[in-house]
Amino acid sequence: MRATDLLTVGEVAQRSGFAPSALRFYEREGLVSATRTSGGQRRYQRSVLRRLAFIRAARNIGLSLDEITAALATLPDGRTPTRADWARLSRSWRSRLDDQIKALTRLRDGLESCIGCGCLSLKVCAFTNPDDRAARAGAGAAFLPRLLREPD
Amino acid sequence: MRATDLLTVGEVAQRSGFAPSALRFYEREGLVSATRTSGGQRRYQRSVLRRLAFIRAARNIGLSLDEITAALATLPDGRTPTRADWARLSRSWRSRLDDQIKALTRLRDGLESCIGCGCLSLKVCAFTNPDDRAARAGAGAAFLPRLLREPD
DNA sequence: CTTGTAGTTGAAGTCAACTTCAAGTCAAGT
DNA sequence: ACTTGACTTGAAGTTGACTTCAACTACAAG
Repeated sequence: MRATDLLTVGEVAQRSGFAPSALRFYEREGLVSATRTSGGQRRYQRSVLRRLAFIRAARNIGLSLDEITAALATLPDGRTPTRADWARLSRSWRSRLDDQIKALTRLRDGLESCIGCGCLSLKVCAFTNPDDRAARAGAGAAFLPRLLREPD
Repeated sequence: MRATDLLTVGEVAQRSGFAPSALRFYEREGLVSATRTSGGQRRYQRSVLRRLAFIRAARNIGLSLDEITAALATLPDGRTPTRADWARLSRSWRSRLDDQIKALTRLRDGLESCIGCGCLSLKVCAFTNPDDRAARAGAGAAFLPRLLREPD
């Protein structure tokens, strides 16, 4: 029987999709907070779920925990954040995604014109030239596939 | 004065853009090889530059070193790889990039429709729902920005 | 009150892809 | 021959975001 409307770490884990160990980690890092029972166990407010939803979304977009911490710090101090607050925070993600998509598209289109020649030249090929800004932006693709492959 | 047409690790580093430490690491991992002088210093064939160009390009696309190792293993044993060999290896990258672009586009379009409501619901929002395959594919965006930001 | 599930902690481990370090050796120009 | 810069090694460190571990404690149902 639930004492109040507070949630245990297991319940939050279940409902947020984060492992309990991740929740404890986030608490150490200051991303979420919880009260404690007299015995020292964590009890979460329901609002932590939205906060965790924000964290998950931000991670999906590609923000680091540091960036997420910074974003969360701009939330109003006293009151519970409103939808408008969350919307404001996520608005900047669009251009970020646009940039990522552009970088990948550039990379793909460059690849199209490179495949035929099989050159992979260190001097001219956008895929390999280490001084080429575009190629470096393209390097953003690194690590993406690891996660893309995870679903199976 | 160069003894033969072999390259020192410093020269290869300079011309490939990889740090000497990375070249040593790649050698330990079996991605590249080198002969040695009588004194034990590495001497590289010129062809290693193309191999390294391939490695850089593959990293830019997002392949792990394990995958690159596997790809390189399909190169012909005895002879020096031709352009056609390299082109064959890089051909499969296109669909990989297509998938990445699709995943990010899906994420962005989902974001568009989410921003207005500020919901970030754990139940319905594609950005946060941990059981949503699309959201998980979207998780591929993670780490991308870290690299996108590196150019400066 | 007993039992079993769920929770607690700090420290250490994991992963990938390298980099850094310390202590020493080699190669090449003068 | 000497000097100097480039090279050698294995081991350990780095980064981010967690997970795993061992040993122990709390809570709630019956």
